[in-house]
Amino acid sequence: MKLQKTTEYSLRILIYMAKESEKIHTAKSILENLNISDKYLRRIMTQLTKFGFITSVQGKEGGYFFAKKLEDISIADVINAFEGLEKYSGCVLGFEECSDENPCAFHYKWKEFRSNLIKFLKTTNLSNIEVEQILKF
Amino acid sequence: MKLQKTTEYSLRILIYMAKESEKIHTAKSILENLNISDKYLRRIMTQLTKFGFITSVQGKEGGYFFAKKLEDISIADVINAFEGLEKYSGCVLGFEECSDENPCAFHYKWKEFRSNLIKFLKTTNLSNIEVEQILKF
DNA sequence: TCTATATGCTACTTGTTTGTAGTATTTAAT
DNA sequence: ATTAAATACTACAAACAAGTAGCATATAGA
Repeated sequence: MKLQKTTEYSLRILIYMAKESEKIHTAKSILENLNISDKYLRRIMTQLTKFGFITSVQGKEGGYFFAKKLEDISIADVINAFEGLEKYSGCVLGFEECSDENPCAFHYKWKEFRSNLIKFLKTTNLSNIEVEQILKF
Repeated sequence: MKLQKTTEYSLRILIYMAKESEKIHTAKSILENLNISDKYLRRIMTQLTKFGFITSVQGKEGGYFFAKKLEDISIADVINAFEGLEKYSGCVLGFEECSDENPCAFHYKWKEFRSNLIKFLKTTNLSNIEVEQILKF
């Protein structure tokens, strides 16, 4: 499992926001806590808005707040929006077409493991993280 | 799980060679079966040689043959040589330091899952693939 | 209406991975 | 020795991800 930096940052941002999920968060307050550069963070925020995870409010007193319930934002949802989940659930050897009918050498072993991976990504969401574990950003 | 193309190709090449593991394989014969360009394939072959998976024989009648027993070449070994296994066994959120003492929000959930991932990668090797499953390259 | 404080958009730069091209080296066989 | 058939090396090009810079837009409040 190795996500793109942008996806990693997106998850960190959402987790940070989830700590005070009712509050409106500004880009400024987020980048002071997470170590992400101003412009890079802003681009990610805009993408998170377009993907429907958060809502943005422009102008003074503006910022971002959740557009969905925390339990409706899983790791899989975020990965899927930024990279596409298929990227991680596809064939280990990278074959376009790899199925029971036309398997690669690792297909059957991987298939079994993969269902656990997908389950992990889909069931781990912003609501079932332990608050006391949210220590670092 | 999403490996780099070079790692995917390396695994495909090794699996292809493992079909006739005693034979000496030329780059030419490999690229005729796998869809990899001549120069790219040759670079990968040289790397596989340097990493000690195969031995190269230069000159006429030359080629490549296994330098190790098939059971001693696991997916994890190949990933580790080309990309470093830590890349995939590290923190999901990409934190440098992430441990029981200093966990990220997903640490405990991921930790449990990760041990299965590592086990899968370490136990799946070139000897325990079913020959009849080697259909595609 | 003006200003301060927010987010949004477009273009550029840098770094890494992927893929290509050309040339050099090695060696069995004649 | 020469040739043919193989691998090795170095440099470059293209594609993509990561990161930066500057200007545009929106809006609450004085």
